Amino acid sequence: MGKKKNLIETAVRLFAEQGYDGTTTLQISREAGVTEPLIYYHFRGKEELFTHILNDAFDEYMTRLESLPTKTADEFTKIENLIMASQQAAAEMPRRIRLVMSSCPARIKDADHVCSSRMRGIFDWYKNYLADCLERGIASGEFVAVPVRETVYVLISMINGMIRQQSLMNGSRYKDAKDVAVAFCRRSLRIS
Amino acid sequence: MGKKKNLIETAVRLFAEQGYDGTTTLQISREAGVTEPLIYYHFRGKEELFTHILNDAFDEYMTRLESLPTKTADEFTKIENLIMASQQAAAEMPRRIRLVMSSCPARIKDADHVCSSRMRGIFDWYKNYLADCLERGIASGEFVAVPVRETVYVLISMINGMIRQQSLMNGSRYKDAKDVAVAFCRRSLRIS
Amino acid sequence: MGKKKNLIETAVRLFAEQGYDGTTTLQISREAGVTEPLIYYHFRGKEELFTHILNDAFDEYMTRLESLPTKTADEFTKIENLIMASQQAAAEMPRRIRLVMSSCPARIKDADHVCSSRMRGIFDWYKNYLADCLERGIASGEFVAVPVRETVYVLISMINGMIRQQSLMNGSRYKDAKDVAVAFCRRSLRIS
Amino acid sequence: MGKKKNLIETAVRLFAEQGYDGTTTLQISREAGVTEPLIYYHFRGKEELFTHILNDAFDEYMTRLESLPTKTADEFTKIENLIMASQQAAAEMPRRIRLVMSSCPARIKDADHVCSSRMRGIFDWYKNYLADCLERGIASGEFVAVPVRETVYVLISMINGMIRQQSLMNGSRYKDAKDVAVAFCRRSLRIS
DNA sequence: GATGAATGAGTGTTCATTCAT
DNA sequence: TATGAATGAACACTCATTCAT
Repeated sequence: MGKKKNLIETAVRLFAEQGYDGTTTLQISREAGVTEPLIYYHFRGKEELFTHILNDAFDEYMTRLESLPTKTADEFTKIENLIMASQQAAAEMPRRIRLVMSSCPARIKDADHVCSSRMRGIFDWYKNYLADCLERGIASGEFVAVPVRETVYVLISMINGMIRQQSLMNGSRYKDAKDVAVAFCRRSLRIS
Repeated sequence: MGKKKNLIETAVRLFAEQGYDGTTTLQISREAGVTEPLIYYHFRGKEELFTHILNDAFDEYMTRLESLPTKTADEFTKIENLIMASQQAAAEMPRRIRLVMSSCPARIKDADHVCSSRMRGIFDWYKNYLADCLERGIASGEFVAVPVRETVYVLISMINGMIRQQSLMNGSRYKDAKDVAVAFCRRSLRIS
Repeated sequence: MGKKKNLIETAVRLFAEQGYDGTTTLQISREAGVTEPLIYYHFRGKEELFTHILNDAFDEYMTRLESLPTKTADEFTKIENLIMASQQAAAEMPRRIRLVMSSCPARIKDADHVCSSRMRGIFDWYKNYLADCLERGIASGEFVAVPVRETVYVLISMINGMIRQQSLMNGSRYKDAKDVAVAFCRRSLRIS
Repeated sequence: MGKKKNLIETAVRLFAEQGYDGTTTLQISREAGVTEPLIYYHFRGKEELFTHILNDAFDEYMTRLESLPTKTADEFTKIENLIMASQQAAAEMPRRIRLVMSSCPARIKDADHVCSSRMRGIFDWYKNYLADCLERGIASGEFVAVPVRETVYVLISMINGMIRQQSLMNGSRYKDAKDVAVAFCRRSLRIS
């Protein structure tokens, strides 16, 4: 019957709509058409169900990042790819991204929480990826000589800010935003 | 004795550190050195105490935005001012900004909540301010001809993303980030 | 300004409408246009305010009973007078009677409460009054030979039941009820 | 183990002894030997537990009324049956009757409450039953020509008043009262 | 796998009452 | 007389979790 799957999907929906604290185990079980104790048969408790979902979302997002091509015509294409990929993720897995965006901010004070550790993982990946791009691009004369560390920070803020905007505010109205963002960055970074 | 003030300041701290649901009225009152019912003497309940604090934070942020100069040497200076002001706010009222950044995402599904209405107010202000800058700058030949609506969206995402980064991740390590962000935008927007 | 009187009158109204437990001291004070502590200046507390009102109501009712004529043409007239007087009281002091009728039942388990003691007082008066009537009436041949104790009990139940009906259900629609009740008793008690 | 039954019986006893507001959910659960949340597992809350009990009591009382014989030797027998049945109910289900008698008066201002609607149901039944008796009895020459509507009102007041007297005051001392009441009515209504 | 019944540990809230002025 | 501020003592209710079956 796939009751476990049902349980998870219902939980994703409710957590995304109402937040962790705003969702009760009773509500999840009822809307999933099962009884409460079943949650405790499949998971250690509410929190584990939650982190299971989060890990799933982080896994998929990370997979998307890691499948970005490492060989490209030039360095800016990599940055363009990253912007496009992140926006595409926000469009294709909206509930899970929304869940992360609305639930994690309140949890990052706890450095051991899934939200913190996985977020850090993504940010570190971002940093390496972008720092590498910028350094190579500057060295090759493709980019202007920007301070790498801070520019990486600004780019991450922008990418993250756009995901946030799209998943929390209904940013889907701005369909061309990602192309405009790419062009915005290109003008700023590329020489000539 | 200022017990009310004490109550509010304690609540700001605890809500910012632990979130709304993670903070109990008992804890607030104890740490403020008063009894629980005093909360209910001054406010209608926990939620009203919370929204009082949020309104306060939004008021101060809005005041900062509205005190930005309307007459400047050129249009880009306005954009620069906005970036600097938002980063300065995040640095000068860190707990209140952190509170908004971590508590509001879970509440914007409720269109009538303080988080939603005040956030909308700020975004509208941003939009008008930035659209005006860009239109004038493009008209005067100061800026390249970017699509206004989308570029505004990208700029807001960036500004918001940076505030978020600074208040939730400890972005304070990147002291020069705001100057780098300004330079990033200037290169992208200004002609020659 | 008569704030005390105001307080009492407001309390009568609210207690009658909402019951003792359903009425808060805050509500009484607000609707009376004063502040809560004033209640404690004039009365020892909420309960004393309540018993003050009850005592007042019992006093007035008792006064009405005691002013019934002791010399009448015959014994039945006394019974008639009692029925008429009780119904008239229910009509003329409706809120206070209603208050007693709705608040006292829950309190008679406490034998020391005003409700119990004053009620007992009234019942004893009823018993003496009616037993006297019946004994004399039977002795003189005016009444049939009914068992006095039980008939007194039945008469009290009827009188009380009619007051209750009138003050709780809207028995005021039955304007002729008291005359019918009198006739009902007359046919039952009087000879020929 | 019948914990639910235990809960209900304990609640009946406590509500009858102390009233609704004077009884706490904690007290009910403790005296029933269960924990407080069990109340909320079986009922939506304290009020629903209360109305459940009231409905039960009204159901049983109504059942007793409806099982009265419709065919009798004469019309007065029906009246006699009603008086006897009501007094018997008060004797056989004393706690539930007492609960209704002491709790409902404070609730009839709320026309939608169980107390109001069920009380109305019983009164309507009384009215039909008694009006029918009287009309037939008058038509057949069994009864004197009394005004039906008002006499019904008087009879209901008497029956109700006697139940009240018996359940709130300790009217059980007057064992022959019901026979005396029947005789009282017979003398008043029957011809010759 | 799955559930009906039950619970321990809080949670926000209320309210009569008091105190300093 | 009168009040603004404050509190002690509860109270109904919730929720994640467990246990027997």
